[in-house]
Amino acid sequence: METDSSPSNSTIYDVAKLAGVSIATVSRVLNGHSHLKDSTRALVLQSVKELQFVPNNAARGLSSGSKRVIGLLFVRTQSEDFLEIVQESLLFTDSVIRGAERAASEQGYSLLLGGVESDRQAETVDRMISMCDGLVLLDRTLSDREVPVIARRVPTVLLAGNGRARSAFTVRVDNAEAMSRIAHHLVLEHARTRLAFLSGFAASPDSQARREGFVRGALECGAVVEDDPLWFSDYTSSGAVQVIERRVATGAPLPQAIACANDQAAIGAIHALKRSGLRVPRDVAVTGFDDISVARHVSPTLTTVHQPVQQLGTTAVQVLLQALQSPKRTIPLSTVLPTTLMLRQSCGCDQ
Amino acid sequence: METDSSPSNSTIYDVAKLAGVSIATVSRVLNGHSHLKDSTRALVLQSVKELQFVPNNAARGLSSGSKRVIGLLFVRTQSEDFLEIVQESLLFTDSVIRGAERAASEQGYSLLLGGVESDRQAETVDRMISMCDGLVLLDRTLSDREVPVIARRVPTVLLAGNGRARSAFTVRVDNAEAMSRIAHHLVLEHARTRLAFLSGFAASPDSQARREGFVRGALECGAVVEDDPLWFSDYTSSGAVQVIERRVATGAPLPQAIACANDQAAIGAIHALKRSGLRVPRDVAVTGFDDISVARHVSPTLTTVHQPVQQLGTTAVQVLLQALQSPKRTIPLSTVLPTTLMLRQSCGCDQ
DNA sequence: TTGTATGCGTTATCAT
DNA sequence: ATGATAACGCATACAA
Repeated sequence: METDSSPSNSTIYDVAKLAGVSIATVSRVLNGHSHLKDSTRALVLQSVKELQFVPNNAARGLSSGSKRVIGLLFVRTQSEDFLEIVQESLLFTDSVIRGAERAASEQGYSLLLGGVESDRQAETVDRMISMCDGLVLLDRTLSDREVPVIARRVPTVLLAGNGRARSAFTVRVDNAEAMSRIAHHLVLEHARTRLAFLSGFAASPDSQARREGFVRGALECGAVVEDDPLWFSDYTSSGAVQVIERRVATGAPLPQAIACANDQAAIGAIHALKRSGLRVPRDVAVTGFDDISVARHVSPTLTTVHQPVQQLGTTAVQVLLQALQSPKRTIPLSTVLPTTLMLRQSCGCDQ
Repeated sequence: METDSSPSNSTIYDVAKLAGVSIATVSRVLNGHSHLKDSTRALVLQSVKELQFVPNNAARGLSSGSKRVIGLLFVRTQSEDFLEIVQESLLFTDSVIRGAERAASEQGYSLLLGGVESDRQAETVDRMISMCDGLVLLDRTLSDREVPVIARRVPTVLLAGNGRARSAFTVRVDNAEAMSRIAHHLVLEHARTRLAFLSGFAASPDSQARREGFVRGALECGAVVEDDPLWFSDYTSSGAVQVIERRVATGAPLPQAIACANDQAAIGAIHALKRSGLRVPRDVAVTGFDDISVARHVSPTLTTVHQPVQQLGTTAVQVLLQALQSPKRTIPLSTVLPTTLMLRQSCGCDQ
């Protein structure tokens, strides 16, 4: 049922006819085969240009088995964030997308986007699988149980996580190590010994690794980290506000420093602390993770961990394409990219 | 049992065999046809689940003519984020991408990304055409001459064009109307009657429309707008600084308000005015356009025009899908989205 | 209600 | 060096 009212493109048959050769020859020219007479090649290319011929990618994929598309699955949030400032900032996912698109394009691949909403997860995942040669999964897109199932069906790279997954390739930064450095800094440079870690989703491998590293670093310096379910949140600014409000309401003295699982949460936390009449960093130091672009514009400027976000996307795609193109070669299961500690005002530095 | 390590997915034939029906029946079940016995439908669905069957989208596209993919073409800058301008243009594009992806997903379509670099433009465009049912072109991705050529080959929506293109659908905001409102505000609320408009590139349709709207709005209120080539600049902060410096050097009394073609220019203008010992907004009010994220962080906070960026992406896709799904129905060639006046300190509000 | 057979536009395997 | 022709996996017109 072709409602083909408008731009019906020409096919390889049209080109062949115009050039007076067979479709096989046209195909060979298009795919850069050798053993072709220069004159016929020129003839074919001339016809291609004349007809504005572009190969039908669906047919190509069907025939060759390679669609030259890689898919990026990310979490699409349903609700808007109440802090416009965060909403408008260049977010993690956006940068990853940019990096991934660039890397894919460099190899002649295209990037297909798949925003996952919880209630239509299966539908989106299936659609992506059917359209892509391989997938990149951002953190929290799929549950730990589902990842192996997907990875068995299509080559998969996990972006983020702790690197322990054995079912798929992983590209990540060393979350734990970075947070350990933050803990050391807060204790040794700013003499904060009563600490807290504001977690992202409890199920997020990134958040888990960050928490684990922070706690370990703190203990190494003889500091303590509050251990209360209250500190588990959801990566959002509003979630962080709630945590702080509830914590303040307990009446107990606040920790001297709060490390947050990401920048959004940190910004929310600072907001809530200020509203409670507390000074940041004087009364409570706050740190983030990601180094989103607004981190240096908020007041106080945010001490955080810079991730090479675009490069995460780029690397994920490169790993995936390697796995796709040379399935036999052994590729490291886990790739770790370096982070940079950005010391700004919110920890007490750079006043 | 046997573990199929290589992701070779099953086909409609496998499902048919397992269910004991023909592939036509399987296809019908998958595509929600009626006139199917409930028992057979159940049988097929059971087999689908058992085999984890996902239809091959390439085959589907080949057969049906619809790939259920729409493409988004945008300018991919070569250099990374060392220029603020680049950074902000990233934000715009990213938000559009988000909006577009959401709208596509809601209709069961996927969004394919195509970052265009000047030196490989044709390659990228051809790839996108071959893979997509329709395209969304961001402003400045392709030259005015090329757009009609593309639009003739595949349904196309122009995002943020000037609205005059007759070759493709256009989705944009009403620049002129927004600037007219700014003029009204400056005159009626802040009693500024001697005004100026700091233009972007003289050739920019956006800038032209904004200037035209501002002048019209001012005249409607009995105010005057300085008419001097001096006020034509280039959208940049440094360009705006130069304009202000030259204007101050003339010795003539400055206008009471300066509306700028975009936020970057406004920020530069404020900077230069302050350096000349003038107070903003007290001596000279300044306004911008775009509402970039730093607009609310500069001092004074910047009065400007907010564009619904995500919605631009959403709407572009919706228009495209309508054109795709009902080619016969007449669809407005141009869709205009509303802007919001963001009244902050630089015009004299919100002190 | 269901099955059979054909076509979609390529690539790739044979031939020649 | 080039030409026939068979897949590729699905949707659908036509039969039954």
